[in-house]
Amino acid sequence: MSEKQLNDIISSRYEKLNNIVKGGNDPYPYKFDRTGLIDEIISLNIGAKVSCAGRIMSMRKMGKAAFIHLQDLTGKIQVYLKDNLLKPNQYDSIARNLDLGDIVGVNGEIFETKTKELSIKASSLTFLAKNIRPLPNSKEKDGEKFDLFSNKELRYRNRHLDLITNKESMSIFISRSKMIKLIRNFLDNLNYLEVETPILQPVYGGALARPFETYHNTLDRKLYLRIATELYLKRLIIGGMDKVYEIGKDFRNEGVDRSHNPEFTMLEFYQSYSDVEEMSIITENLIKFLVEKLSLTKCAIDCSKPFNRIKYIEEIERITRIKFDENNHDKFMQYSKNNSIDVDPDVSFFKLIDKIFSDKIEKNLIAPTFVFDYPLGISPLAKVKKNSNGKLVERFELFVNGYELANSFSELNDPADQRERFLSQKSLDDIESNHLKDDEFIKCLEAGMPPTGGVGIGIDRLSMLLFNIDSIKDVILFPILRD
RNA sequence: GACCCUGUAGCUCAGUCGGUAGAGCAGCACCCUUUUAAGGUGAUGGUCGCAGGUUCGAUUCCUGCCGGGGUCACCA
Repeated sequence: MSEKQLNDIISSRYEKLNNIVKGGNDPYPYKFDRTGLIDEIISLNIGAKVSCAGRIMSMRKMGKAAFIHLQDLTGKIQVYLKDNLLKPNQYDSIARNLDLGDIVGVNGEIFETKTKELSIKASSLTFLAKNIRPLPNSKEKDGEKFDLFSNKELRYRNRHLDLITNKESMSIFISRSKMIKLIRNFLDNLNYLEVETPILQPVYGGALARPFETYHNTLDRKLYLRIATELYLKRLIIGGMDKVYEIGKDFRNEGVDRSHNPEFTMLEFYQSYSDVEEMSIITENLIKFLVEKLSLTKCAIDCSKPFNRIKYIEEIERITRIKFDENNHDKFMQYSKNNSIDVDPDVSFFKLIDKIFSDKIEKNLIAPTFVFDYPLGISPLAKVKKNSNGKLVERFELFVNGYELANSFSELNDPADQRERFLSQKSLDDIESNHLKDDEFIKCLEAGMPPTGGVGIGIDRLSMLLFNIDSIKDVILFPILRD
């Protein structure tokens, strides 16, 4: 295999490392003082004394001189290494033994080359770390890239290499980090308290999904990885925390595709004495705040107008021209057939409606749109809407580009009602339902929960929309892959 | 879970209508004190994802498996 050749490269690089040591240099020094990051250094005037460090991304050796480009998080800068300008022996012992991918520090002075490229004329070169295993090629000229490291599998499996070579990839994750900071800013300014609730849970709940199971040896007990933070956050509302949020991982033991990773990041926030209407305003403000502050180039969320607001049942009736009534199950079935919507023949009424909704309506919600007033049957944690004969709940989902981005309720706080909903939900469908008998949560509700509005936003989906990325794997640093 | 596409050098790719493979870059040796996809000279580098089958002969055709991408299903 190629291993032989790769091994040749590796051993040759160990040899160079050895040469560097023989020249009296520490192969892995402990510290290097920089005067700034590269973008700061580039903004300085010619003649300024600087020191900077980074990874060697290109190198042109010419006997007793060499040009290299150093890269750090903020950019690239060219460095001119010349034998008689460096400290004695640095050129022969270090520069001659450098490879692409090595990490070095330089001290020197800002100058301009013949071709007017701002560069550092190095007066000292410090070796900092060896690239033993070669990096993918990355050459560019005038912004055009050659030999891109573009193999998705290799990029996901070697994210460090992806980040080094693909600037776009790095910038997505920088933006994601900024986005999460901004979310915290936004909620903190509204006096929200950030909290952490258990990931290992004896009973899972707050969503309908298959969980991951695990086991605690000492407690001799089965535990589940949470599928949502919802129920614990509500306990904190009951406890008087007033406004709480959590940003953290949820885990769902389901399929993997372009928009699903088994572990994903959720934001949930809950506000006492509030309801779904107010939460929709906060949500809209949050999204607009993020879009404004992130100065995005490719954002897929159109924030130029107020978000649309429509009603679930009205849309279903408008599209199908069938009255929303369980007695019309057959008519809706017929509608599905006529519109080649693929459903199980013995599907439940609510699943059928939801399928129609998702196929005929959701997919066309491109501009940000709040959908309000969901049927009770698919919303076991939401409060019943007044004057709806107990058929609707106070809930919205926010759709953008056909994606569900947020989900929100006026939280059900009547423990007796909640108990009944859990029980009827259980019989509604075949899903393993042991998680639904969350008696502890009911007991908590019995302590009294104020009226409360809650919202959940998938952080990965939000990233995809904000940065206009079409695969969840490109917004998660280490997405799940097979062995 | 189903279907479609895909897997050739470290990276990006070509190619063989079945006769064990090529390029650029990277790497190696030498030359080169302002280069920038640096340049020059020379020598390298591959069990063509894995396992079977058909065949005189397979990287190429067939089957299965594994990895990746995509469509769908699943997913409140």
